[in-house]
Amino acid sequence: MAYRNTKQRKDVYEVLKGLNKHLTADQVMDALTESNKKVGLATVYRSLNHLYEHQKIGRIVTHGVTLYDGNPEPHDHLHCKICDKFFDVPRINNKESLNRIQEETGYSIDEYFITYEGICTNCKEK
Amino acid sequence: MAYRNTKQRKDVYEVLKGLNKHLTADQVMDALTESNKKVGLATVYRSLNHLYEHQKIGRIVTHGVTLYDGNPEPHDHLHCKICDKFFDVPRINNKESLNRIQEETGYSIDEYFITYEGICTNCKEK
DNA sequence: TTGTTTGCAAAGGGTTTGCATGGGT
DNA sequence: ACCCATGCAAACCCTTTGCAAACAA
Repeated sequence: MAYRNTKQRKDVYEVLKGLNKHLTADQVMDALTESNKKVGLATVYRSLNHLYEHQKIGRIVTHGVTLYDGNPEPHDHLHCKICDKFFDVPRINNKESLNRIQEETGYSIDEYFITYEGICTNCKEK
Repeated sequence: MAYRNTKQRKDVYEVLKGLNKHLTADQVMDALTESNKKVGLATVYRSLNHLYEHQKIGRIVTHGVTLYDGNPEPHDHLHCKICDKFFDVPRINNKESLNRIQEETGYSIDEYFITYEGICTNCKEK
């Protein structure tokens, strides 16, 4: 089970670490290319999966797109239906609702993900 | 934008209507085949998208798969990490939070989807 | 050395699209 | 008759995989 700290894995992690954004695997790839770091796309995917499985990064799946996240703090997303981009949305804390749902349904809830559908500030201006 | 009520569209809808389950497009296809209804797979996809866009059915987009849902009423979902199935969760309306987010961020929010991660009642018993 | 990881390209799966034909209204 | 919907297959997108070479430990 021992894993190796390879240059590529570090490079992939560096892209996400401390970044307050969520990136697709493709965007991670682009960031690496721009920094003149040569990493194969398959390796980017493998590294992201590896890092996620070892809980170094977060992962969020929305609308068929997988977003990777160097910052583990919970937050939600707005999907803009005009420009098709995703934006961070602060998380509203409503423990009461969560408790109520668990009581009503009998399910155990560990976490949740919210995707808002709407229009971002930039597209609203146009 | 007038649309037509074709035999195929009706057949696809019949599969999901009143069904208390979430099906993939492929499973809908299988159900049609078993009922001796001949519909092309592309038409199944197009019908599902059409029905979803006209708010006749619901939809869950997850990692890799899209699930369709005969229940068009807004509701949320629990994804059970044990049995990997999805279950309906009643929606708790929190207009205040929604308004607050819109004010804080400047985004316009039309709707939202929540996916809870946890364990369903059935798996908890084991 | 040893077993993990890489890179490339090819395969994979789920979904969409192009185009000619069919069929509601 | 109009023109939206269908069927088929090919195209598509994102992600994973097979395999030989490279490389941490």
